[in-house]
Amino acid sequence: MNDFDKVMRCSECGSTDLVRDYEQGEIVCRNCGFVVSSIIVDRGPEWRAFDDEQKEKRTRVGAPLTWTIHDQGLSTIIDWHDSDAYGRKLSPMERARVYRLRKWQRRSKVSGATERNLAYALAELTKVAYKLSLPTNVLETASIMYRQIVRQRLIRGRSIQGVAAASIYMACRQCNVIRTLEEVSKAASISKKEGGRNYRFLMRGLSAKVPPLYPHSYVSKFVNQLGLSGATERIASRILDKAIELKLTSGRGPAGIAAAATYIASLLMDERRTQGEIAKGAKVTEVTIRNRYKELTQKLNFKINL
DNA sequence: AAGACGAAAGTGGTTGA
DNA sequence: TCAACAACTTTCGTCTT
Repeated sequence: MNDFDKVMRCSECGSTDLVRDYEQGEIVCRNCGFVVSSIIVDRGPEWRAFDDEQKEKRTRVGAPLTWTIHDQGLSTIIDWHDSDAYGRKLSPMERARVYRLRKWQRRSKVSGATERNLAYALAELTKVAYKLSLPTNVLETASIMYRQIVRQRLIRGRSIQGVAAASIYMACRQCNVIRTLEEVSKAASISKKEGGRNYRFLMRGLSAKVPPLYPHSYVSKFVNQLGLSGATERIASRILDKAIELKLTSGRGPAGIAAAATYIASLLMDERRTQGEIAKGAKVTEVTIRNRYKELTQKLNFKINL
């Protein structure tokens, strides 16, 4: 427990019983299911201390290290005020000196095409991640990937936006955060087609192993979107387990199956949502949900008593 | 009147020759 | 490179609540 946890309160019901859903990057009220905040900021240090001695050693001044800034956030920035730390005006000689320092800082920080490119690209990544309300671990992953891509000279000719979008999408999949290629592409203001092209290219180039998406992550996303209870989520998850067991998932879009499982769970738990509502959030059509729903109820011989 | 259901035709992406 | 193919969408009419 740190200060951050203590201060947070559900803006809907006032409860302090909040739970962090790191996977979706949201803070959710356990009492009423309201999504209090969709962006989790980790204010803690990146290290852990197990006793006082270690703490003494590891404590230092400065922000935690991050891969999302081109020099990993290590730099001290000389600001543009011509005054000292007490707000006093600088003498002309000092001003000239500070001016020179600033100039050299600018030059040393972002020097050369690759560095400048990297700085720009990482800013782009941050922007896209922010638009999609992604948790920081995804952004970090994407940043590391982007560095790899640069190192292996895979960008040549490709737009920064395109590569940035592809990195974000790959990072999402590795961290099991559900964002469609379309969503990511839109946030990076490129077409879905270009996003896909870049993604496929980078997959080959990095020979990256991206695990197939498990439908379970979709379920938690839908449950949050629709304000369903945790019990419903568990039921939907169980349905999915069965479906996977019976090989009903192969070849089908995971979103459709997850949506159908969510739909069934909502019926079973008396938290009925219309097919349309779920379809909208899942970005599939009602027809697809109906087809999956039919398969699932048949093969699992569910008895839905209403 | 809204939601659920299903048939039929159309679309974009993958696969295999 | 092209055609076949499965999954999914769109559209629309009908049934149910």
